[in-house]
Amino acid sequence: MVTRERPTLEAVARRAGVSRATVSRVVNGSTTVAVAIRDAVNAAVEELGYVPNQAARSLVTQRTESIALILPETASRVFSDDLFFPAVIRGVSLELEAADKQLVLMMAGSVASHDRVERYAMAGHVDGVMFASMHGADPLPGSLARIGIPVVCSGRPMSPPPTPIPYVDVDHLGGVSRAVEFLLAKGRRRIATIAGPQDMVAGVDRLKGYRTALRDAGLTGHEAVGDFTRESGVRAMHQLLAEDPALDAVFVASDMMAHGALQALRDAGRRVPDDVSVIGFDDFEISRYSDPPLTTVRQPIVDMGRTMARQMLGLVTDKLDVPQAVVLPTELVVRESA
Amino acid sequence: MVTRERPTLEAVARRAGVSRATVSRVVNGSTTVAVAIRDAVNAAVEELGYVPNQAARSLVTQRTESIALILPETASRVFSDDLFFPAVIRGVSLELEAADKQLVLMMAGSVASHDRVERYAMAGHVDGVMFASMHGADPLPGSLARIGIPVVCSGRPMSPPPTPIPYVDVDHLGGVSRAVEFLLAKGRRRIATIAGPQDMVAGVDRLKGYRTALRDAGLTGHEAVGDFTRESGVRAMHQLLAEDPALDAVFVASDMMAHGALQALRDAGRRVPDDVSVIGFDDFEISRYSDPPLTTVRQPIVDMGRTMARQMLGLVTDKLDVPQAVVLPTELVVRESA
DNA sequence: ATGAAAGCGCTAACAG
DNA sequence: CTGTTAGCGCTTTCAT
Repeated sequence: MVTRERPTLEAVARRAGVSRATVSRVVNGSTTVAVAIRDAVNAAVEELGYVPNQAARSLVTQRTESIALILPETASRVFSDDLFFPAVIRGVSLELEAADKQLVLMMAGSVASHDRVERYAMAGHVDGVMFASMHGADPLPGSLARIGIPVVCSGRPMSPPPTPIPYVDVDHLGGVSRAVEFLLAKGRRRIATIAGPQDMVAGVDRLKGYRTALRDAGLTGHEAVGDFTRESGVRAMHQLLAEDPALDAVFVASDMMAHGALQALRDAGRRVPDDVSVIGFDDFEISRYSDPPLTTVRQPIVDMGRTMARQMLGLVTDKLDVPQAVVLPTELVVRESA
Repeated sequence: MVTRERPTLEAVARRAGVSRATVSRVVNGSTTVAVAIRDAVNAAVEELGYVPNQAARSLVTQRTESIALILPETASRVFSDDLFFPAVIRGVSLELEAADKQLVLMMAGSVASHDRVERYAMAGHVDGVMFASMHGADPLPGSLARIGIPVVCSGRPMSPPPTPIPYVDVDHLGGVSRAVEFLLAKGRRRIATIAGPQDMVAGVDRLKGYRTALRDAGLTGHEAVGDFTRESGVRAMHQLLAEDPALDAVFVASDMMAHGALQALRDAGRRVPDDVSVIGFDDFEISRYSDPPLTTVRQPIVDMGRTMARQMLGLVTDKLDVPQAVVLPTELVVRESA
């Protein structure tokens, strides 16, 4: 590795015949520098190909201009065919890009990587940390917040940490109840559900919404639990069909699981929506192309990412008006599957 | 932002009643420290919750323990329904995780972000830089390599930079020729192609392979160019149908475009594969579930990521046996669409 | 085996 | 408006 000597501030200063401080001012865009000197410095910077050393700068400014997004999932999961993560990342990315902050994406699906990520954040590698797809009562957001690192979450934390953390979430309950009501209006009465993982707020809330809606209608239904993946949707659907072969509708807590359910129903010889109505939750692009196209509850995932990033930018710039909780609306999108 | 005082090496040293140097040795796992002292230091570290300041450490070691993956694409593109990027990232991630290096993912789809990424790398924020999905003759890999930053590319650089850069690629030509030969063996004679973007090696090589295979068979065919997206596949297929309504096969340079082509053929009332055979390139998971399931050339994208990461790890650890060029095999996967 | 001391490259008072 | 001067927190010779 031939790490050629990179020019320092000192070198530029000598070349331009000024002090280091002056070069620093020019490089950082101070306006209180004489034009002639500024031009001379810029020329020297150009000639030497000078780029400030970030470590040295961070050491004194205590800032890195970069922000981490931590996903407590394996890379295989984050970068699978599940379109939830890409959407969050896209939203975050859009805002951070606009603010000229560097996004540092970190997967923390294993205990080892979880630790590594913790050390990374604690070491001051980033100015703030955003979390998405949190499981259970992860102590990390709380501990980072406690030691003074700005933290924001996408998805309401399951157990509110002692240090309150700003978050953004969507209206799970409203979306689910609209979905179930739609099924009821269609005359469906044997409505089952495939719930999401019960260590995640999105899984818990959507199941709660389903139960409430059914109870309000004086009905009960069968429940199966998945983990938001397509495969778990297949399994859960088979289970539900075994428990109640006469079911006529199923509310599925994610589009990926719903696609699995469609496949399982097809395998079982059921027609959708003639025999069984299916409603998902997400509204991914591909849900328009499934067979049949999926009726689903749309949640604004990209907006969640954007909102979370905006909250973070507010925190790191000491804005005082950072909303502690933002809840975005959901909406039923009707297609052929229900 | 309540940045609570983080303990420094100094604080730990005082607490343990030793010098900073000794604490540094313990923290960095030096073996030449008396057991009693080591335990005392570790206790102090624990009590104070000490975590080394990365900026200070990097300033002296000149290393950051993190590696960048630069994708010269917009975040919207990287995190869309295209499964190429996730697969590369997954591969890279697996290797870096094992080596306990931090992955820094950077999108550089705009001129502004391209500049930002360049400054970021030059500022010594990372120990090395990996590129994937390169367009045209991007000067960035070359300039980074020239100033001594380890660089590796996924996909052979279009114009070999003066500083040779290790890369990994797949056998585009072999894959394409097998695809075309398969179509010929099926009796297809009016074989068109939807090529990839001609500013990318993957686009150019696959088109070249198609032309060669057709010429060898004494045939000619219609060509349309897309940009690897589904939408461009739809458009290109419509164009090809207009140019040659009697075409009986189409080799498509990516699975996403092939899915678009399937859709366009369906819209045009053509049956696949009865009227028109379709072959894609990638072999994404979803291609097994398309209608009909897609015959395609499988390329080992995850392996490309892994290989590239291994090359990088070799470079940053000064291994001398880093292969300059690795070419991975491709394979025809036959399903119902051809 | 441990400590003292010298920076790594930069920014930010503070003078002038 | 510009230069001088102190460090930021850490690693690493060099002595001891």
